[in-house]
Amino acid sequence: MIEDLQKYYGYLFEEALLEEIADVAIAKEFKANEVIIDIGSYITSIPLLLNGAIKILREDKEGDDLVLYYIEKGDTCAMTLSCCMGQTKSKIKAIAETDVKLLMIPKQKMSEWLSKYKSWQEFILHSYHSRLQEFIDAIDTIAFLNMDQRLLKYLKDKALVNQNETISVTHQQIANDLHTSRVVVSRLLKALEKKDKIELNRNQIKVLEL
DNA sequence: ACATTAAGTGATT
DNA sequence: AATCACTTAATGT
Repeated sequence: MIEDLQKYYGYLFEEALLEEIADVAIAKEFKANEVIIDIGSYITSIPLLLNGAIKILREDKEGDDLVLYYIEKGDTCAMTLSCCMGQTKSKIKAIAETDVKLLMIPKQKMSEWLSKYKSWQEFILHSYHSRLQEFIDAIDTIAFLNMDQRLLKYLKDKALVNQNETISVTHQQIANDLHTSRVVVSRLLKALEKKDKIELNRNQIKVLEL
């Protein structure tokens, strides 16, 4: 575990902090598509991603999902941070996009380190900043972009977090993530294929422009 | 060969 | 952009 820490966070944190993390953190692993955090659950520790990617979704009362953004290695979850501080229930759902390895930090430690380690404080602030930025992007995408642009962005994001230009999904799954219908997805994908942006196969989409 | 699941398409709202 | 109804294609048993 300490090796992984060195590898992904060694350049960010000083030795003493790395040791403390190694001391209190609980290593966890999730398989792709496992639910990591569900809506309404209380958060008592915050995650540090070691590898893999997590998708963050919002869910309506009918159980329909909408993908907001992805978290990758070296990231933490700002939503979780704010939940920890405010003692509130999670407003979002987190699902493992790929197989994921992460460390859970008890929240007491997380606030203790804020005053103890400059690097930790910077990490948390920076994380807040970039998450907020992504949040604005996500709103822009949903509010101002046409569905076809949204779809293309979704495909690109997915290809990026999976580190593979070929992604394995059905049109139905995409429709669920974007909160639209399968027929619409099929049509837009067809259109994108005609523009040579992607290649289509059953259960597979290859993104040509990354 | 048959059933099931994924994808494509025209028409309608 | 959503929904319906239907077709076609790919895949599993």
